[in-house]
Formats: sequence, C-alpha cells, structure tokens
Amino acid sequence: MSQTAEPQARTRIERYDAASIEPRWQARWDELGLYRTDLHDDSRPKFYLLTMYPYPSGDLHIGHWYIKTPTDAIARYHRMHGENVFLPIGFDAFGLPAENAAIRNNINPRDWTMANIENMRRQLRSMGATFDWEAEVVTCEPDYYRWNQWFFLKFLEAGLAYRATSAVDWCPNDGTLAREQVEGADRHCWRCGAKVEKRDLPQWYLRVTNYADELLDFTGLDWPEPIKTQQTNWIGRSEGAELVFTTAPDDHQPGGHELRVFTTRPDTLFGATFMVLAPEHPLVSTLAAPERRAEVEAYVTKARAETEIERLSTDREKTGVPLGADAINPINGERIPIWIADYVLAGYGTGAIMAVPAHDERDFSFAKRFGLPIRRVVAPLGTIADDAVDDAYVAHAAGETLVNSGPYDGLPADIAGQQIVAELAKDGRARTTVTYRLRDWLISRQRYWGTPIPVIYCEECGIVPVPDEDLPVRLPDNVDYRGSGENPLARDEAFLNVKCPRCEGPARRETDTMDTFVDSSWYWYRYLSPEKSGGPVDAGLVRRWTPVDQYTGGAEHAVMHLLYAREFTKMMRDVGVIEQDEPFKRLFNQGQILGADGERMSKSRGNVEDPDELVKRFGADTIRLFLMFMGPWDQGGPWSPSGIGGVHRFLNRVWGVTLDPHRVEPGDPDAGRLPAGEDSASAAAAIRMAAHRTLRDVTADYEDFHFNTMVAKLMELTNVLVRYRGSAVAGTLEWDEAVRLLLLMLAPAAPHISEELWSRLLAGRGERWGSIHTETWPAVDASAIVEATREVPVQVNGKLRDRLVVPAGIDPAELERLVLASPRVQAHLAGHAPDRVIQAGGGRLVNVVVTD
RNA sequence: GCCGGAGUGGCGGAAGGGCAGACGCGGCCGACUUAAAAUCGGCUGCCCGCAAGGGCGUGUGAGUUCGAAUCUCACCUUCGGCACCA
Repeated sequence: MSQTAEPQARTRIERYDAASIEPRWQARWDELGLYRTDLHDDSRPKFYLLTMYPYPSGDLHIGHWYIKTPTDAIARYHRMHGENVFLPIGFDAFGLPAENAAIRNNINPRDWTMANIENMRRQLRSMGATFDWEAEVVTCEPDYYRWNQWFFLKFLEAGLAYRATSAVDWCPNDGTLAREQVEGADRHCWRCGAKVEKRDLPQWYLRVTNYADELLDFTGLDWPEPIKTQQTNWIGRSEGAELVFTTAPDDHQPGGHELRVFTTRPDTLFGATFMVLAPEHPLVSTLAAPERRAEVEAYVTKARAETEIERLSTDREKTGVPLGADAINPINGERIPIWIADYVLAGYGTGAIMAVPAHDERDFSFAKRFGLPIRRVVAPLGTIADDAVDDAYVAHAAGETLVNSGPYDGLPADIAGQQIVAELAKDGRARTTVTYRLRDWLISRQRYWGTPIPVIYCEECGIVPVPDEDLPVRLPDNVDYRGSGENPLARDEAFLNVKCPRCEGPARRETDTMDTFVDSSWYWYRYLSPEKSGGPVDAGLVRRWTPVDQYTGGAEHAVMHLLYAREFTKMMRDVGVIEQDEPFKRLFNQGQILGADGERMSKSRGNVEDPDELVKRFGADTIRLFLMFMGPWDQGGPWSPSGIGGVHRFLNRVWGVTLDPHRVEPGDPDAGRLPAGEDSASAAAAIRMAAHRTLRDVTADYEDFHFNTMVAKLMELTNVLVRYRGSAVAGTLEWDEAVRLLLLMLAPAAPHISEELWSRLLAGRGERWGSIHTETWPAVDASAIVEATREVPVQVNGKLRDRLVVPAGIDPAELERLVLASPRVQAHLAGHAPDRVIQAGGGRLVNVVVTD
C-alpha cells in the first residue's frame, strides 16, 4: 500500500483498491475459522443453506458467481441474525466431460478432474464466499461413491432397484439414458446433444414410480410454482378406466384373448370403431392373420428402428397396418378391427387403445387416413346426432349428452362414463384406474468415469450383490479408456473377472456405472459428515439439520436433479436411513446468465466470461454487487459489463464518505453547504431518517432476495451522505450512525470493503477490532422515520394536478378543505362542484371526482 | 399443439390498485485541469410551447374501478418446458 506523505496538514486518504484488501481479509477469515460451522451447536437456530454443487469443468464462469455470491450474501445476512448457518460446497466430480477430456489428451480422468477442482477451489475462494470447506464432498472419491453402492444394495434388497431388459434410449456418447435425459422432438441427449436411438438392453432401474402420488404432494414446500407445475406434468397422473376387450374368433384362431385398454373417456365406448396396439404389444404376432403377417412384421421392424428417431412431431402423418383380426367391444358386442400403429406407445397405459375417432384428434386423423368409420357418441347441445364429424370433438361443454350409445343416450357424458364402467365392472371387464407418465429411473451407464454398480454375475448363482465388506468396488485407475465406443471397464480383465461371493465359482463383474445424478441425489446429507465411515450419513445430524432450509440453483434441473433428489430421499427413508420425506424446504431458482450474444455460455461458442479478469480489474465486491444489481435474481439475462463501472463508483463513494466525511468537492459550487432552508438539526434528522428508512427497506429486500433494489437503496443512502459531505452535519452522531448502518447493510453483499472500512472506523475510535461479519443486524428506530409533514398528491378525475404539503396528522376534513382550496384544483374544476372527494390510503393521495 | 414465465425510456430495470420511469448505464452541458483521464455538479420518456403549462405514454383491443403498468377477458410477440401419454 503506497502511503505518500503530503505536505498538507491533513493526510490524504488513499483510494479504494480492492486488490490490496480482498485477499488479506479472505486469509484472515480463513485463519479465524469464521465460517466453519459447529454442527453440534444447538444453542442457536440452525440454517442449512445449500447451493447446487458445481461440475468441475475446469473454470468457474460468471454464471457460477451469479448463483453463488447472492447465496453467500444470504448466509452472511442470516449469521448477522444469530443463526448457526451451514453453507457447504463440493464437486459433482463424476461424469462424461472428464472421460472425453481424458480420451482427447491421453490423461487419466481422475487427474483431469482433480486438477480442475484445485483451480476451482481457488476461484471459489476469490468470491469471498463463506463456504465451510471442512465439509467439502468430492463425489469421485471412493469415500463418497462407496455409499452410492451401499444405497444401491439396500435398494436391491428392498425391491427398489431391479434389472430389466427393454428397449432403452441409447446415446452414442453417454450410453443409455433415463427417459427425462432425452430431450426434444428429435430425441437428443440432454448433455451432448447427440441423437438417441433405441436398443434392447438389460439395465438397472430404481423403482421411483412407487412414489408417483407422493411426489405430486408439495405440501409444506416453498418452491416456485413453475417447478411444481413442471414436475406435476412430468409425473402425469391421469385418472380413467381400464376396459377389457376380447379378441373375436375367426378362420385362423379361436379368439378369446383379453385386450386391455386404458382410457380417460369410458363415456365414448360406443364410439370405438377400431383398436390400435403398439407395435411392441405382446399379442401382435399371435393375432396377426397369416396373410397379413409379412406386412405386420415389416411394420414392427420399421417402427422399432424408427420409433424415437423419426417421430418428429404430432403433425407427422400417421402410419399403421391392420392385423387382420377383430376385437369385441364389451359394451355392445360389436366387432371392430385391430390395427397396430406407432402412435400408440408401448410404455404407457396398457400399450393398447380403443380408438374413438369422433372424440380424439389422433384417432380422428388415423381414421381419416385409412378410411375407418367415425361415429359421434357425444353431442354438444344443439348438435344433430348423425351430422358428419369434421373434427374430433374433444372439449367438455355444459349440456352435452351421449348419442348413438344405446341405453345411455341422453345422459350427460360424465354420468354415462361412470355408469358404463360400473356396468362392465360387475363381471370384471372394467375398473377405474390411474396411470402415470413417470417411468422408473434407468441408472445404468456404459461409461468408465462413474460409480461401479456393485453386482456380480455368476453362472451358477445369477445376480449376486457384492458383500458389504467388499465395498467399495473401486474404479480401477489404469484402464485403457481410449475409445472404441465401448465401456473401458468391459475390457479390463482384472476388474471383470472375479470369484462369485456365494459359490466361489468363476463370475463376472457388472461393468455398468451409475448415472451421475445418483451422486447428486444425496450429497447434502453427506456434507453433514463427510468423513463418516460407518454409514452414509450421521442420522442424528441429518435429523437436526435437514430438510435443507434454502436451496439455490438453476431451473434447468426441474425434472431431473430436483425430481431425483425428492425420489432418492423417499427411497432413503424407506430403507430406514433417514426420517425426512422431502430434501429441500425452500427452493429458489436464479436465472441464467447468458453470453453477450444472448446464447448459453459455452466454451465452444467462445462467449464465456472469465471472472478472474474481472476480479483483477474491479475486485470481487464490485462483481458481487454488479451481479446482484443487474436485475431480479430469478431473471438472469445476457452478460453485459457496461454498468459495472457504476457499481464500482458506488463503492468508491462509500469509501470516500466513510473515511473522509469532511472533504469538499471542488467541482460543486454547493459542496460543503447545507441545502437551502436546512439547519444542522434538520439536516441531521434527515440523515437519520434516510438511514433508518433504508434499513427498513433493505432488510425486507434481503428477506425476499430482492438484491437489485437492495443495492439501489444503498446507493440512495450513499447519495444522501455525499450530498451532506463536508457540511456542518458531516461527522455528527447522526452521520456516524448512518455510515455505520450503511456498512452493516452492505456487509453481506460486499464483505471485503465493509470489513476494511469497519476496521478503520474501529481503529479511528481506538476500539478493539471485531469482524463486521460477527456484528448483529441493526434494528430500525421507528421514531427516526416519522415525519412532521408529508406531501399529498392531488388528482382531479384521476389525473395528477397538484401536490400539497400538509401536517402529518392532518384531519381528513381539513385535508379536503385544503385540497378544494388549491388554485390548480379550482382551475380544473372549472366552476363545477365536485361529486366526490376520495382520500386513498388514509389521505396518502386525494382524488377529486367531478362530472361536467 | 399443450403447459409455464415475460413484454415499462436509447439500455439493465423500479413501482405489483393510488405521484410511472427509483437506482444504474449511456447521452448532452458545466466545474476542476495546460490537456486528457479520474472526480464532482446539472439536464435527460415522447410531442406542442420562449415560458407558465398542456397533451400523449407501461405489447394490442376491450372490461372492472373514483383511479389500472398492476385486476379480468381476448389477441400479438418473445423466452423456457413437453413431444402423438389415449
């Protein structure tokens, strides 16, 4: 720090220089262990603040700062309220990018990951954030992933994990994917964007569909509505009925097979003019007539190859072929033809539908395409039953009744539906049922850099779980991971060949690893006891500290991480590890910082903003405040540094008014003088009022995460101080109080500069140093913000015409008299008598209503 | 197509039934300086007007209200999510 001695009597203060301040305080905080949380301290209320742990891609970008620095401000704010705050951090360290980088650069994925983590630790520290590094979790460490394996085996034992062979989504880079990890109509991989295809593979699943109904219940969760809506839609609960059709006898088969369909519209049963099975439906080959067999098989083969790739949109023209067999409608015995078509999905409902073209758009376009009959059975009020159907009538409207439906004609649709199901239910041909879109979670991945799934395949014993004492199944370090597109573990003989734990015979290890979303589904429980070796979590600490009080992170995880986390918590509960039903009590989704081009930041686009550079130029405090000031936190937006100078200037002014209150600015003719009409006493009261009003508003803004207005209000208060700087009130008790409040309010958001100025104030008064971050959040003095007079806007017919300054406690009748006496009001009344005079908000505003 | 969010100055945004545009950026003018930078002060929604003042203004159109950026309905634009879920 350069301290140039000057000849003047008063030593000139040095300029605000973040670079010389910030590292010093970061080191000091670290040294004092200010942010190590004593999890066993229950003398204070606990506050578990969690922010989504980063993937160690190598560099922190400005988006990480955007989520993490306001989260840190929340932590600091809560600490100033006497809460025992736990803000841990860790790394989501398994995953594809490490493996790809390893293949590209011929290095070990572990070395690549660990080097990145080291760099990101440094970058995270440069934020000045109060992470408790002692609790750090790195998921690629055996200490962590062995518990993934432990959980898996618990789930296996409880029937919550199972292996099944079916057509799964396959990404050429990532291997198999869970359903929610395939995006878009063109079916691409959520991570790498590659087109996904179907493969028949035996894979491991977690039975999350067990929790479908429970997951729909958000009671007690303070989550953003859009996330709850997205999850609700994803789970896709649908109430309806299962109806049993039977196959009709014909020349080549005796019939009598049951064909179950799921429908939400049992009321339209009389309108079923054909049936459609998914191409994968198990009865397809049984039912296909000999003369149709070739065509059917060709269609099935084509559907299999095309299914997920070519079904581009709902607009695609429907395809299908008839099986050459009929089904019998249970309600009226009618024979209707059975078709197969790929618009019926094997994985939803029963994989078969009754087609009611008059009342379903998809069935309608299929019927049109293949010339199948269309029969109206629900008629809106005023429709003639036998009018031609030009469009599927799907809506529900008051007054609609059934037609062409035998004994049910004339009944309202909903009543008729219930009666039809009840009638068929008598002999077991119908039941009400509920169907979900949610599928079980496919967790197998054919990649190296993940948690090995701890099972062994024995020729004699079949699937054998790895015994607990053999955990963890370690990822071998030196494998040939360079790629033939096959899992490197499958080529590692030492890993692959094991003895069966049961019969000691030759056996083979599972080579699939777990979806990395398994790692991120319970890491916040591990933060509470990262070193624990006897089990995955410390039950006592989990009971005390979870659910997490506040979780912050992006909304892009709505139906992935944020849903898996809820599912995993429920599974952990059901195997007796924890008692909690839900992981996160309150969730906040910050917006996303886009590149300057408005696109998502990515290295390949070259629009990534490097915070290290900005830290060097402006300091962490400026960046923290600028990101908070940009706009509402949940909004995000394209990165534009154009306003950053303004925020930096603000901190300069805070620096100036704090350290040099008597300075008189040369450029301002009024500098150093009190404003006209004010004396020292009124100026001091005005400063005090401004400070306490700001405190009231800023407190509310911190509570609501309205950081942009919080910063604006601190700027306003600072501007008030700048206006009085060098005048008679500078340095008075009221001035000092305002400065003290300003620094305390600024402390959570800009922790370094406020700490520096705080220490200088203490030193200036000869007091012992104590960190500003261990101070208590100040209380508003209500008496400081009451005014003697106030300004009342006056409207005539809703338009602002005047403002009156009146005594604060003015009587309403007196206020009305003053308002009507106003020359401007008189002018706009133009001689008419007012019809009404409305005093809004207890006289905060007056509106004079007149008709002319 | 369905579900959800958002439309306010040149720009980021504030106000969420009661003074539209807080705060900041940018711009213009000025002070300080030999000069520039930095810093400081003033002005800055649009239109008419020398001014006083007036008119118009929160995506569009209707409505509710004494009063609407804010509530209701319809539409337009835009950003997310879903992808034939029977």
